[in-house]
Amino acid sequence: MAKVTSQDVAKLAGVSQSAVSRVFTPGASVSKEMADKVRQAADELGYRPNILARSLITGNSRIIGVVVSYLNNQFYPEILEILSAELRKRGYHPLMFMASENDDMDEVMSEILDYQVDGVVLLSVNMSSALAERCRAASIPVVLFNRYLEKDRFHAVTTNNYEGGSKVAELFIAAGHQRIGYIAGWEETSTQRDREKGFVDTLKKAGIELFDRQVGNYNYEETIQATRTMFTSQEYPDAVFFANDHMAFAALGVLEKELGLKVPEDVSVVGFDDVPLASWPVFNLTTVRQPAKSMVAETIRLLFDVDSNASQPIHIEIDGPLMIRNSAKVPQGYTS
Amino acid sequence: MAKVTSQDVAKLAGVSQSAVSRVFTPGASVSKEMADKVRQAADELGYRPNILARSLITGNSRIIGVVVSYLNNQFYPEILEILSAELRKRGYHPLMFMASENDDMDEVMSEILDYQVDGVVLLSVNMSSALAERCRAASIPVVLFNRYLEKDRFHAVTTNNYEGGSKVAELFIAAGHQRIGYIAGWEETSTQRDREKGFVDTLKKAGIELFDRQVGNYNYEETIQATRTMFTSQEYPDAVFFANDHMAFAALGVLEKELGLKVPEDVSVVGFDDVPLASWPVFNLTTVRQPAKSMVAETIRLLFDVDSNASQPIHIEIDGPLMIRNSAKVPQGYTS
DNA sequence: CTGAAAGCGCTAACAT
DNA sequence: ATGTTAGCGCTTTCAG
Repeated sequence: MAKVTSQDVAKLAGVSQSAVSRVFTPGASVSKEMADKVRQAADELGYRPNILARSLITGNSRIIGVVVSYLNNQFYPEILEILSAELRKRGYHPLMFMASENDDMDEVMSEILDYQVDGVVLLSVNMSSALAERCRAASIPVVLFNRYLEKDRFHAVTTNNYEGGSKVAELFIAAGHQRIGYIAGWEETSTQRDREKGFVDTLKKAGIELFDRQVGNYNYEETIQATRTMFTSQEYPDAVFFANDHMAFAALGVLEKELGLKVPEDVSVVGFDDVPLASWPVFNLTTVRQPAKSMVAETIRLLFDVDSNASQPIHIEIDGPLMIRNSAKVPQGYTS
Repeated sequence: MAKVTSQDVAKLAGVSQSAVSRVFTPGASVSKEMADKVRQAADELGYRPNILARSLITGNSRIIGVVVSYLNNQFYPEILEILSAELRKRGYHPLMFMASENDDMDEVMSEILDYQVDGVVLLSVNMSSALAERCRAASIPVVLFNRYLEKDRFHAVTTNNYEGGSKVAELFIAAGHQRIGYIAGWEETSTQRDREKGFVDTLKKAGIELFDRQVGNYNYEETIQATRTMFTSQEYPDAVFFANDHMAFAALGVLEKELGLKVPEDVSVVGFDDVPLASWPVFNLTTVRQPAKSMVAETIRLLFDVDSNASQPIHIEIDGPLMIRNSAKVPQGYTS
């Protein structure tokens, strides 16, 4: 009834406790007989090694700290789901830390380190350089997911956001849009900055200036406001790029239900992320896809397959295709 | 640079190692001087107790295993968010286990137990009685969230689903609907069964039989099909209750965009959960609210404040109010 | 290949 | 109130 330890198994199998340990340690040298004997005893008692005790010696907790800010934006649950599954395949599991923006990241990081995690993934969370140091000191690999800090020493995985923004601009240009608006995400984030820059740069090359710009802060309520502001003046845009899908969804409600505009006839709407919702018939949102699976795969690689001490921080940028649906006018014969 | 232990702190502070331990153990007897001296040394070195080592002795890992199946349905991320935050307040953190339906729950549970978790929360996941035993043997509290197993020995927290279904029926009846349909969730779940029973029973009392019933299995694609089937015949319902919001959203796309029906003029649609999406203007879904915060609060209570050995399994049922929006006809002067 | 012994970092009696 | 001591359950030398 109480917890069964390797000691118990050893006794039952009539071997030493260290023999039991070896049987459960991949790559230790044990005879087949021994292995069989021990395994049988273990099964009988329902023995499984205590990961926590093991971690004390090996230094591997098989825990990965995952810091998440919001789960409202469907992109994060999606990533969380893939990440968890992928970690599990490798015998690891994510320990979750919800950290809102006003949370002290220093404190959060301390809590994480208390668990002796083998790695940290920051899902759309920013972090200071001071914290970078602490992690490197503990030689714990850290991967920024969907964020990128210029001067800092973290690995990072992002979509090629600049390129993505650029693709949206090209679509608008090809469709002949003239009054082009942009709804910005949270200004502190690299995703926001890169997407906007790619977008605006490409418009400029075609001689087009942004017609209007508002800030939605990646946030539902603020986006509602921003959209109202943008579409409340006499002349409003005929095409708007939203820095993520979440904001585009919010706006779609305002545009169609509140202001009675037709999408894409009156205004083209494009988002970024391609969360599952985007392909739902109600939205059918044209958007730049963030390739979740590849992004997670790269994250895992940075976590496990890169010697953190030796190498420079690596920034992986993955190309995201434009998913053409029907929230934006499609130019004749347009592809990619 | 290496990990700093209580030993290091002891040396620096010129005290015994156990003194350091006491300072970091709430409720141990230490003089103020001692505490100050140790705290200072600890801060200087950046010392924090190793939770895992501590767990070996105390038997508390401060880890709660959380099993999740899908994160598609927005209800789960929402719960996860609240649960994580609430656990964190108490110094606990959720270790995530994604388990799809075809995953072997036995294996998943083993993995969880390997981490010596202090409790388990099953988010909309079913579990066998055999597993119940293993947990009780290890005296680990288990809480089923949004599920309820008749004969089993788990604590459970649910909304009063029967009552919820009943409220929807009352709304439809009061609105004068005659051809009433139901789209069922996954038949193996208590939520599906209870919601349907409450709904159907109440209709019956008013002398109304279900006009049509299809199965959406709580799943987007199947619901699309189920909805098409239901609305493809000559005569179709003028009101449909979907066993959860997720399915209602899927159907809304089919109804409005594909079949050109007007909601609620042609057909009233009601869901269950009241996920954040439900109140978005695009959906504006009338639905039964699952009071996420109270449900989590009760979960926490069952996890920590109930002596698991002593007591019988407790099933907490929380009332969920009907949120009247405009996807369903509202009878004159209707409230609650 | 196997067993004995040491010890990971910590808490909890047990003395003093 | 503090230090000494004995483990928690495990891995890993080290002998043999």
